[in-house]
Amino acid sequence: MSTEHSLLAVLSFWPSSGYDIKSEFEHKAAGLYWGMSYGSIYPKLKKLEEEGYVYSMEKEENGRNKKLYELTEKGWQEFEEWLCTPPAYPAVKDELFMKMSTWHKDMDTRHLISHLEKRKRESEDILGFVKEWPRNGISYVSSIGMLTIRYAEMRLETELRWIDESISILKAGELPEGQDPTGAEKKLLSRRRESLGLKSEDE
Amino acid sequence: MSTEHSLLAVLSFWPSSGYDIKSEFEHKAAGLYWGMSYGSIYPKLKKLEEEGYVYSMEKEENGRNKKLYELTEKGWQEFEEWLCTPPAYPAVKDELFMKMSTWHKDMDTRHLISHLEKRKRESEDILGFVKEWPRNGISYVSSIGMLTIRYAEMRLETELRWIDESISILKAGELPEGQDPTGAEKKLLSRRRESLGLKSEDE
DNA sequence: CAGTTCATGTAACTGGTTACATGATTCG
DNA sequence: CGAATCATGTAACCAGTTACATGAACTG
Repeated sequence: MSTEHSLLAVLSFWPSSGYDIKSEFEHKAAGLYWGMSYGSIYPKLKKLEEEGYVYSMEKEENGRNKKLYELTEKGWQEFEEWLCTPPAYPAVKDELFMKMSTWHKDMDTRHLISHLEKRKRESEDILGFVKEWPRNGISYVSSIGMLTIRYAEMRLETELRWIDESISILKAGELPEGQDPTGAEKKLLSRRRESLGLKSEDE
Repeated sequence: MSTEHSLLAVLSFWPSSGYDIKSEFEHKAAGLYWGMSYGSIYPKLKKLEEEGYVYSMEKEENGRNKKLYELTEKGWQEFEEWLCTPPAYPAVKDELFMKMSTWHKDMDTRHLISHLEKRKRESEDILGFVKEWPRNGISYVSSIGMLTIRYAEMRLETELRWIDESISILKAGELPEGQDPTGAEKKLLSRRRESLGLKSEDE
């Protein structure tokens, strides 16, 4: 359900076309916490119109014909009701952390380090954008919107600090001590070695 | 594809049943960055077995019959190749931020504040678990796994700091200035008022 | 005038969840 | 002895993406 709602949310700023909405999600604020493809957007807009949450109008905008969607009264009401319902806790799916937390002791950490370096570059990019964007003199950002941008900044800065920390720990080989009350690690490593036909320590 | 891989990842620690894996994702480390339901787990395990990445064995464990899955050589190889491929940047979908960034100026912020308070409680819970878990004397956490836990800690602490900050800003009504070069906000607010049939400022 | 961007859409596919079915065992 | 938990599985459903189809306008 909340995909439809996030469409209403985008439309609450100003009437937009499907194409506009996609680009909104691509390089704007909304994109930081949500995303959607054309294959979702157009059918959903159609559905929302049939159900009376939005209406559409053809409009010429700099020589191009666009189909703009605008909220109806019902649409505004639905949108604001949605705003007032408690949001679900986000389900995080991050392959980097999934991989990192299963990186076993005698695996080569060079690849892991390069994953971290890649993430660092990507997050720096986004951070750059996030810092500049509310001051670019073009985009509309509400006062409350500024708070969410502030969060994105803090989150990314924290992540980057952690990445740097982790890279240097990995490079120096000064890993913290884990927890292994049952001696699981020894078994794990030998299961791996046996399966892969390795002798002693891995290269 | 990477759902299958995260199954291999879980199995890399020790042979497990479908049920074990589910609970692993529910209250353990893996659950912080990934999740999966029975309806995925069992069919995938079956498929992975057919393709030769894992094999299964019936085993009695404290009076209960379990079907444990274990990695084959092919399974280990596939798992470690996957570990070495660069992870995709995570797509964040967080309803709280989606809602917050579309919260318009003349909407009542009481609900928003209660959303933030709810998120605070939830994140505090998780933080408590994250802090205690690598010292609970039960679970296995590798040295590198400790780093990812450290990240979860830092992220949650940052989030909580931001939440407190934001709640007090909202309560005091001392919102930062936004950016509105084209006067979009005035139009937005009047579009809303007209649609909803409101007169002047909202209650 | 060829290639890119703007613009709208659909159909096939994928990847997952929800709900259901089933049964053994343990706990209060 | 009834409820909860352990344990495995399937079928129906749903929500999304990818790839495709199409065409106008603008750009070099």
